[in-house]
Amino acid sequence: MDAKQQATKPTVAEQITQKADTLTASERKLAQALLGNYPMAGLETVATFAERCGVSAPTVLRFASKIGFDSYPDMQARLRGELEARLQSPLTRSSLPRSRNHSGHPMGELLHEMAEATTSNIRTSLANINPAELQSAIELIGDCKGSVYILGGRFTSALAVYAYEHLRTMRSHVRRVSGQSAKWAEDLLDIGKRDVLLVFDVRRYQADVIAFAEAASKQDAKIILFTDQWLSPIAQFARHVFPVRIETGTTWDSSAASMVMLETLLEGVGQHNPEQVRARIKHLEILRRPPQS
Amino acid sequence: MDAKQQATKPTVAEQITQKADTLTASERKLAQALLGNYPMAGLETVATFAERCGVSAPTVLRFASKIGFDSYPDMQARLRGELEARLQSPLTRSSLPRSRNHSGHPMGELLHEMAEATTSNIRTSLANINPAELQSAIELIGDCKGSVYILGGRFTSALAVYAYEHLRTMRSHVRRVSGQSAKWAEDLLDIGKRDVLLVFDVRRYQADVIAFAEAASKQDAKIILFTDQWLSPIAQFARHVFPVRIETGTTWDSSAASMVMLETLLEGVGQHNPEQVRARIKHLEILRRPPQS
DNA sequence: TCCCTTCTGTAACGAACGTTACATGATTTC
DNA sequence: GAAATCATGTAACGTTCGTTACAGAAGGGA
Repeated sequence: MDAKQQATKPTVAEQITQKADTLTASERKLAQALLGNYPMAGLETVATFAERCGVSAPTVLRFASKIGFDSYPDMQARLRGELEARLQSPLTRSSLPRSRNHSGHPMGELLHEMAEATTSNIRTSLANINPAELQSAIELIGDCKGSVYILGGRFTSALAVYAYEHLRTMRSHVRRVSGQSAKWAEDLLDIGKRDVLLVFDVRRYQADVIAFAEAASKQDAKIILFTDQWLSPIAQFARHVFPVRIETGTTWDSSAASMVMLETLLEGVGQHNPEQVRARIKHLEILRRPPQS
Repeated sequence: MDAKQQATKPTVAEQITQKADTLTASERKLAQALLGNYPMAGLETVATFAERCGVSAPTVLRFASKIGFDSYPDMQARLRGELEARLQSPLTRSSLPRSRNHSGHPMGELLHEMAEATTSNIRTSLANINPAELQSAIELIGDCKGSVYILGGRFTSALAVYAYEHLRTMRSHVRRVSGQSAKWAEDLLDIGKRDVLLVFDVRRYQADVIAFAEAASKQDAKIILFTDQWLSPIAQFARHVFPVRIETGTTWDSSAASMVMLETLLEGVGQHNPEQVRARIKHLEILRRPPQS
């Protein structure tokens, strides 16, 4: 899996194995307990872990230190990271009858894996969204008397574009914050407490996007955030947060689940003011009709 | 309501779902974050969890209390227990705290319908893609010595943006045909037989997009088309066609399946020239690093 | 607009934590 | 068998944690 990360950061288990020879009797007890109930045992407190193994707290600390950690919480952080990674991987395990024409061909494998990974992401993500939360966000956008600003990062700008094109058909005063981030300040000028900021930010969270959201928040704009499960820092300022799964086990993250979540929100906004939306679309089609042809 | 003790303890996720209606805005943020990154988010300290969600520590405690725990460590203990149980029996994945009770709430229905409709679209679409066709398209993009032009319609321009941002990290000479369609002619000038046009066009097929594709075809550009199951007219000129399902039974069509198909293609291109892509990304990161920091 | 209710953050408290210095006990070595 | 070395536990320290009381802010209804 993450071969490159393992090269730089060995797992805690590997570090234990590596230093196994230098461990004392008590420390070996700790090592065995941790490896036997890996990694949960290491996530307990020092006192609990010590008592469970029948040693004293300092022995636990010396153990953590000996296998290469600056502190016990340091080791716990690493264990948590490994655990998190491990919890997300099993999505490749789900098995469904494979399409006949896929078997054998390497691209068939890829197609199948992508289909499984993304559908799993979508199911999991949407199942964990609180309907009431969605409802509130829909009302926020649907009833907002001010403007709706839309902003995305490097890869999520596609979602911003998508949201913009759809929302524009449903209501007026929809603006997309685009172009170079240096010019975003101009958009910030007009943002106030009657406005809504719909922002997309997934991992490798972009500093300029975060800064914009923070500034908008300080100007009392209501923020709706689409992010990944690890939450962009924007979550701190956001009124509504929609975390979705983005991992597929491939080189790049997937925006598919985010897009479905977005489409769900958009559909909800449409249903919230059906007659207004219908009238607006009708009007738009008249305008779009060429004057003469 | 909790008069009697249940035989099996409900999971924390279930307890949250149960009390979802009574949660305040801030508490819902916490609930979203916890369910989105379950259960790791709840194993952090109160302060960390609070900060990540942009609320105060007492709010976290009130949340834990409201969903039925005596204390925050009490909730953590339960989360740890669930996690441990899940880790010990990786085969029985039934213990996943998913399957939230969306029924009853109208937005829950919507979430469920969207998840089902889109996942069905994705499965069906990708299962019907010919692996050999995908392989050819990957090689066409990966080995193309000329330029790759990317074009989308009104709603599919988001996919074009997405494809552009990704392809740009993988190879040089990637261009997006954007802006007003009247100005597209300038791009057409340069298109030749060594070039590839990646075009997105779904129903309500756009006349200007079709015209561009046809012109490019006449200039011997190779065309890769992403369209819906009813096929855009561009299919006539296209060398490779990837039809995907877009219907969800709602007001608007979905681009989710198209996006997954696109991501699959992109992943394939990346795997086709792994070392070149890796070198390019590395170079890009060096360039992106600020000159002084 | 005002009032009332509800929600939320600030500040302070005690408890538990990780950590350290030091003493005790065990083991080895001459 | 005594001394030296190593391993381990005890006790105390400062820090951080979870928790609580209270005051201010936000929101809703008349």
